[in-house]
Amino acid sequence: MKPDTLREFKAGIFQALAHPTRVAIAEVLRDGELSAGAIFERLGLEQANVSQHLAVMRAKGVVTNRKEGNQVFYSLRHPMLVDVLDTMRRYFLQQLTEATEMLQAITEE
Amino acid sequence: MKPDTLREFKAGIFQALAHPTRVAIAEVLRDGELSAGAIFERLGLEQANVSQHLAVMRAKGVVTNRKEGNQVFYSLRHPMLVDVLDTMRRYFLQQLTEATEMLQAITEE
DNA sequence: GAAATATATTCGCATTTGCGAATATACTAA
DNA sequence: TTAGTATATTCGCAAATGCGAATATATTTC
Repeated sequence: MKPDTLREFKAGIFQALAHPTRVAIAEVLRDGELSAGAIFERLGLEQANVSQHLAVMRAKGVVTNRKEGNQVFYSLRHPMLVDVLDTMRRYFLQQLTEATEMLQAITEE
Repeated sequence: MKPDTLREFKAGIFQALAHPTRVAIAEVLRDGELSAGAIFERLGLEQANVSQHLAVMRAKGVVTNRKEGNQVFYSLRHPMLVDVLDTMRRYFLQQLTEATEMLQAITEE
């Protein structure tokens, strides 16, 4: 295996998620597949815009799509991404809590 | 908390790692801080190039830097990133293994 | 086949990114 | 104070990205 292969895989995934809208798409897909329409309705964004972001995610391989009749259903290809997002959420909230407590301790003096 | 705050936090971190070189920098820092010079030597890249990537990571807050005399030492600000990278590595290798086994099963028929 | 629906692609344009080359800044040593 | 070393910033430029508007492509329904 070329030494950079794994790094490129990781960087590709990070790039696929390197935009708030695409993070939002990934989060909305965490519990299973959704149609493109359902996604952009939930996010309240332009249809074309969401479709472009989905194209980026497709290109990087982080989502799969399945065509059914009139519509296209998307889902996360790598379930581990749910874990990654959760890890980040927990960490973020923990940092927030610590910061809040520290602030409280200081202002209570 | 504004509902998008967490998403922007996540997207910012992903963006900070959305390049193979920056993933490489993060990996090289997983066991502790290193000077800028040590980083670009290990990676075998241009000094200016690494410095620019470090600037991106600094701007997104994924690394901290400490100045000591002549040099600047960098470290990961969020230890959870090590977990994230490990999760991705395990997943990648597992996928590889499965693909290999499937290929083997097919060619053995 | 014509209208309607769901999704994707293209276009024009402004912004951002990445690179190497060159230059700047800060610290150390002589 | 002059060199040398370590790191950062700027420059010029090509490529990539993000957006809304417009257009295209399937698919369904009538």
